[in-house]
Order: sequence, then C-alpha cells, then structure tokens
Amino acid sequence: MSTPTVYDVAERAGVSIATVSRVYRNPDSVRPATRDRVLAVARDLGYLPSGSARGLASRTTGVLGLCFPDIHDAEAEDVPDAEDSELMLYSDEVIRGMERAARRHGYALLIAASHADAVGGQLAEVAGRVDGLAVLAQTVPGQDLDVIGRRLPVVLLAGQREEEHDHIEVANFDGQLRLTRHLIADHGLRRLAFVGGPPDSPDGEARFRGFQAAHLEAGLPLPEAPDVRGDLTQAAGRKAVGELLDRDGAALQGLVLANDQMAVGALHALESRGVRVPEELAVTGFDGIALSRLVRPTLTTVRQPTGRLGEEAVELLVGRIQDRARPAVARVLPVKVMLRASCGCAGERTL
Amino acid sequence: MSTPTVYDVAERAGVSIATVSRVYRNPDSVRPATRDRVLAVARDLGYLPSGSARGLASRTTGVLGLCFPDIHDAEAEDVPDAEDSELMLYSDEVIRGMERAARRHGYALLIAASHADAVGGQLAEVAGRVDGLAVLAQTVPGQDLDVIGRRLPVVLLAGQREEEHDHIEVANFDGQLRLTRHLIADHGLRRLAFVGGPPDSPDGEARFRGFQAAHLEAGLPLPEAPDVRGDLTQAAGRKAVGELLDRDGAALQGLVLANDQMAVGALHALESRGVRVPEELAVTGFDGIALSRLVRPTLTTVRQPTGRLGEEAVELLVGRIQDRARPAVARVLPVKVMLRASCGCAGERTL
DNA sequence: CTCTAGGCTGAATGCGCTTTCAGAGGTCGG
DNA sequence: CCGACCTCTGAAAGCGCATTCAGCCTAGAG
Repeated sequence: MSTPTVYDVAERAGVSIATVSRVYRNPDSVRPATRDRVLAVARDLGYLPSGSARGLASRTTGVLGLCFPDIHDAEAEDVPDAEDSELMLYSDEVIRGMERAARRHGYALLIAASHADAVGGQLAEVAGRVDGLAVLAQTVPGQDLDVIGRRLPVVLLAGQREEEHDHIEVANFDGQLRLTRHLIADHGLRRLAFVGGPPDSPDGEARFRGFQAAHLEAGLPLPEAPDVRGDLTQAAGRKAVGELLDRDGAALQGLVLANDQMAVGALHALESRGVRVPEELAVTGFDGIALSRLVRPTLTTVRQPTGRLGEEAVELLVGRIQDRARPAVARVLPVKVMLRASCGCAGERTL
Repeated sequence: MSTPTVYDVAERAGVSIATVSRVYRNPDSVRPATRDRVLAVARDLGYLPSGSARGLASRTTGVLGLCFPDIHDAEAEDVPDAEDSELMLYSDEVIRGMERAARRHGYALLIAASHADAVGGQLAEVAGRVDGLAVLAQTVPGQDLDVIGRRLPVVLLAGQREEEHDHIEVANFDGQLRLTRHLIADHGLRRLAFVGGPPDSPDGEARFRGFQAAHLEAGLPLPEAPDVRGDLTQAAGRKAVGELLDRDGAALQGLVLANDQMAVGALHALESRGVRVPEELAVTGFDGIALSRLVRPTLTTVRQPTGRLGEEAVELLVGRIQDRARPAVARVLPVKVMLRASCGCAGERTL
C-alpha cells in the first residue's frame, strides 16, 4: 500500500514485472505504447525503484565511496579572522573533486568519515554499498582494506602505497625539493631546520627526503633527520619553534615545516617571541591550505592539487570497475610551489 | 567463489545463515563462542555484508541523501587572487554540515548534483537508496518531490516552502532588513537601489521585502520593486551597475544587491568606472561567501549559517525517520550581518 | 529426578528488482 | 499462403540478507 513496487505497477499497467523493469533499464526494448502506459501508471502510483533491490539483483550500485579521517576539524583549529566554515579543508576539496568526476561518469558519491572507534562498522557499511572506494590517508587499517579490495576496486589517496591497490599521491619529494632549492639558491639561506611529521607519515618522510635532496644538490651538508618532529598540528609548530630557538636559535636562517598547520603555529610562536618573518627567519609550509594565504605574513608553501586527487581517484576507480584485472597503478600528481611573503618573496608567485 | 556471502560463512562455521546475520545485527543474541567462530570465518573468508541485500531485507539503508544544483561552479566564476579550489562554495558548506551531523547519527551521506537534463534519472537513483533526502534550493521539480516525499522524509533547503515537506531557510527578510537599517541609520544613506534576483527566487524576494521594511521603518518612501534584476551572477552585477549609473547615477548613495556574486561583479564594474566604494557609493551583498572577504574593498554582507543548514537538515530528517507522522515543520535560521569596508565601516564587525 | 523457563539456533519466507530463456505474434519474402 | 525471422513480452529463478516462528538444550526450581 504505502510504497508501490514493480508488482503494483505491472498489475495496474497490465504487463509483467519484467516489462516494468525493462522500461527503466532498457526503454528501447519495449514498444513505445507499452512503455508510455507503464510510465503513466508509475507516475500516478508514485513508483520509485528501490535502489537496494536493484543493487542486489544487478550486483552494482552506481555509487562510489570515499572514506576520510575524522580529524577533519584539526585544520581549522585556530583561524585568525575567518570563520572556519569559510575555509576549505583537505577533505572538502577531495569530496568536491570526486563528486564532480563521479557525476561525469554517472555515479553518485557516498561519503563517510571513519569514526575512529567504529572503524569496522562504518567502513563495512560504506564498502558494502558502493562499486568502488577511495580511502584518504591512513583512514583504514590495512587488513580491512585487503578484505574490501578483494570485493571491489579500492584506491588509496596519499599515505602509504600498498602493492595490491591503486594509489595516488602528490609529488611530496619534488615539491619539497623545489621549495628548499628556492630557499637555498634564491634567498641564499644555508642554515635550514626541518620540522617533520610523525615517522610513520609517508608524506612527511617523502618531504624530508626532498629537503635532503636539495642540500645534496647544493653541496651543503646532508641533514640526517628532521631537526624536530611534531604531530602536524599548530600546537606542534609552536612547540617546535620553542625547541629550535632554544637550541641553536641565532644561527638559524630558515624553518621548513612538513605541513601548513605546523607552519602557522610556528608563525604565531615566532611573532610572540618577537622574531620577524622573513627578515630574521624564513618559514615555509606544505599543503597550500586556505589558511596559508590568510595568515600574516602570507605563508610560502607547496600547494597540493587536492581536488584533482579526488578526480583522479574516480578515474582510476571507474577504469578498474570496467577492468577488474588491470594491474594496480600508482600515480603521482604534480604540485605547485607558492612563493609568498614568509620566505622573503614579495607578492605571490608560482614556481 | 569471488565474493563470499552469508551462506559461505554459515557453511564454513557450521551454523545457519540466520546466526551469521545475527552476529552482525545483534551480536548479543549469539553465544560468544559461536559468535567468535563466525567472525573468525568471516574474516579469513573476507566476508563483507552486502549493503543492497541488507537494505532490501530491512527496508532501511543507513544513508541520507543530498541533492544540489549543478551550477555549483558559478560562484567561483572569477576569483581575484585565489584559486577557486580554495574557496568554500555554498554546496561545500552544506555537505560538510550534513556529513558531520549524519555521522553523529550513524548515517552515511550520499551526495549528487542534479545534472539538469538527467533530473529524473540521477534523482530517483539517489532517492531510491536513502532513508531521507535533503534538497537544495529548487534543484528538483515539485512533482518529483511529491513522489519521493511519499516514500521517504524530504527536507527542502532554502527556496520555496511547500506545505507537505519539512523546510529550512535562513532569515532572508530579517537579514536584509537589519543590513539596510544599518545603511540608513548608521551611515545616513537615503537613496538606495536594490538589485534583485529573478522574480521566481523566493530568497531574493524575501530579501527585497526586508529592504522595503527598512524603508518603511525609517519613514522613507517605499520602493515598489527592485530597481534592477539580475540572474545572481557576477556578470549580472556588472550589468546592473551600468544600468543604474546611466539612469540616475549621481543621486545614488548605496547599492544593495541580492547576493554576493552580483555584489562582487558590481564592485568590479564600479572600480573600472572609477567610482570609489564606499566613499561615493556603498555596496552590500548577501550570503557571506568566502570571496566576499577577499575582494577589495571587503564586502559588507549577510552571512548565512550554511553549515548549520546542513546540520539542521539531518536533525529534521532523522526525527522524521523516527516518526513519519510528525507534521511538516519549517525552520528559519538566524543570520549574521557582516559589516566590512564596502558599506563604509572600518575593520570587520558583526551585527 | 522432573518440569519449566529461557537462551540459542535453524528453517523458511520474503524484500523488490534484473535477467535469462522461451514463447507469442507479427512481418516479409517467396 | 507458408515458413523463417524478428520483436516484444512473460515466467521463473535468483541476488544476499533480516526476521519470524519453532524447536532444541540447558539451567534452575521444586
């Protein structure tokens, strides 16, 4: 009574349910007169095909999924004068990119942040209803991923690459290399300190290797390891400044941080200590979050093509859906070095 | 062989499928020993419950849906110095708000822009696989909505209210009233022009009524209709400036535009005509898009609580899912008037 | 030791749709 | 006028899971 089904429509239209189904799935295979009759009945019965039933019967959902970490809010931690709701976060950009690409391919997008504790639940929930799944960073434990990967295409965004899944990352190494090269070659800085992320962050480590490479290239002494490490938050950036300045403050010419969040924190700490940026100390970040342009001085950073990350993810998923046998691919997206005030550049240039 | 089902798990674990199902749906109803055995088998078989089958059998999906217009990109039309990917668009904010609230309630979020031409398709596609649907603005033709509304809870965001569905909108009237009052009372402006949206935009019309009310209140002559109308794009804003200035330029003291997009366009047009804002002419917008803070002069506007729109939508949907009989409700969310440079205020204040 | 009340589990049914596989009718050439 | 084909439609068989209804078994009461 309440929600009409194919049976109701079929009966009222005097056809079989097979015909009703065909009217929706393959209209051309039904004689126009019949088709119109079915559609008319469907309309005034208020018939709406059940996605679940369709999915079950056809073994495909027409939906792609995206899982991202729950931390989500950390970025907006302490925004100077903007409301956080005005700033694009990493996940927002990925979502937007995926949604657009998915739409182009006729897919809808199912998104869910993986509630840390409910990992098993939420994730399976999502995985169970999509034709392909994109996973941001280390959102999901590897073993769960493998289970899911056996059932549907999975693409990992950033984070650690794993042989069996498609993988997309940005040019962390290359970006940090070019940025560091700029500091050394164009600004003539020699004594740079690197504030790394947690050792288990593949992105952070890749960035550090780029930092090393720039030193190698310039014939400078090779830094063995990040001078300090932080957890990628603004607080960590502030803390890092404290430690570094107390350690060998005077000699330091530049502070290279593994991400923008920490860089913003560093900027704050330096300001309150009365250290002028970039005159006394250059500062750089990585990611290109919206906030990086709003802080003063504006932050020199490396901008990730976050939206494209999402779009590429869809391309890979769609390709993989069509050819489940295709071997796993790994893609690296190019980044842009954004030269702004905090490194000593005037205005804003792209490298 | 490829994707294991309850049957495979049940067989390997030596139980019935009912028990396997219970292990997932209602763990406490299964003896721990049995449960663990089932879970172990499930794990090494790589079992993943099928969302479609679940949905079909239980008649609920655990997913909420959001449909938004495809235009999406219009806002980022011509951004001064920011890449568009750095700006939050209206839909991004709604998505974020809904995702968060949905997560709190244990729902995932399915999003899809309604491809103008594919309306029937995409929409039914989404509606068929969710437990509740939020629809942005006039994304969906009313009749389709009614069909959907008969089957699942629907909440309309902004746009026209319709008796049978829940509805959430922002305080268009009140916001425009307060903003206009500010121009009249605090800046002493008398000759204001209103650039409206299309006559069929309920939001635009409500804003105009707020504009009128402020005049009434101040004892000024009542404007009968918007002085000009535009299609809410930047181009329309530029065009409106042309027409108004040619018509009765000299006398004009303030330009009140129905949305930020047009206001930004107006700002550009005024600059190229050499009209100084706010010295010669005050300008205001409506919406509070990110761009409004980036343009120079910064734009005085009314900020919509867009994220809350999404959150409230989820609350309404969830409530309605639990009680399908609840009568339709209409909610109006409060807005903030953001006083910035373009009206003659210094710095940034909130009214 | 017997009886009863629960706690667990299995058999069976149905959710609403897609998809063969045939068959019914109609078309067209010979 | 007949047979060979098409085109269109229907019957039927699942798709993978939730859930009801019994039935079995065990623990506890008497």
